[in-house]
Amino acid sequence: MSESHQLSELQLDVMRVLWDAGEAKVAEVRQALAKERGLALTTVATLLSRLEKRKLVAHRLEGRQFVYQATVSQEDVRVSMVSDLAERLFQGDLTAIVSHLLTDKEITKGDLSRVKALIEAKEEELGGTHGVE
Amino acid sequence: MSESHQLSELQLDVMRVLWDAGEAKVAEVRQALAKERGLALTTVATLLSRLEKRKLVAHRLEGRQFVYQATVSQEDVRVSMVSDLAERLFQGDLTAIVSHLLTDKEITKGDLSRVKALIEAKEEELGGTHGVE
DNA sequence: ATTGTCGTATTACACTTGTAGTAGTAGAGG
DNA sequence: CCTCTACTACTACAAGTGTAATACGACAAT
Repeated sequence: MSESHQLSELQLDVMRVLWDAGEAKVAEVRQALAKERGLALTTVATLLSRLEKRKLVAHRLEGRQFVYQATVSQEDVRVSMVSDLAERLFQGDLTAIVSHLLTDKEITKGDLSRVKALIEAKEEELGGTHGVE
Repeated sequence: MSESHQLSELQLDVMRVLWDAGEAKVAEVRQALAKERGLALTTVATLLSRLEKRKLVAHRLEGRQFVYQATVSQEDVRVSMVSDLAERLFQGDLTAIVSHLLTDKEITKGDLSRVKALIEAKEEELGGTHGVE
């Protein structure tokens, strides 16, 4: 499965382009990042090949251009990184994390009720059957 | 206040020793990490001085030994790192994160109710009144 | 005073990341 | 065929990190 994917900000930005677009040529990735980062084409190419070395993306040939595609889902990466941070920072104590998220950012009541809904859903999911912990 | 402290696993381990102990000599830090990591004393010293260069710890002299102490709280670092990750990975969408935390790890009902309590507290803190909207 | 010993300071080295220049090569145009 | 052009491949380099050896200085013991 998803081992432990730790990606840097920049790497995530690149991945996000691929996740959003499905696939993209080097120039397209660069284009997509252009708003936030003015990177040279070769830089983007380097980034992509490094990601490829890590098996996070793959490419196929189209003419002489590489068309890249993510080989891990955003989900996988999120799960990896969140649980990794949780472990690192809170030794897995999820209430601590949530508590942080709640105190830290400016949250709307809407957010809160949505989160609460999530929790209640989960509670039911857990509560119904017992025996399996 | 807390700018943006991004610490690696190892760095966090070191910091944690200081947070837990209040302060500690190099050898003590090493000792504390010994269970998980067999690091050379000089390695630990290097780590600490690097952290000091980043202003995350400071030391005073006791005899000829350095007694280190964290200069940032665990709180600060947690807030920094959590919100940083939230931004990086979810563009700040906190419900997405919580949803992840909930689906990802094995959670007990106890956890859930604790989290729910947190949320309710926060709701009250925000709304004052309830409001079914 | 001389010498170990203990502890810090300095130096080192491999790897990863951010960033990009230059070299090489295959197809387009003439 | 020969030359641009458009790409990719290779090389580069500074920071930061993980890890540690070695050098150097102060103090205890003789």
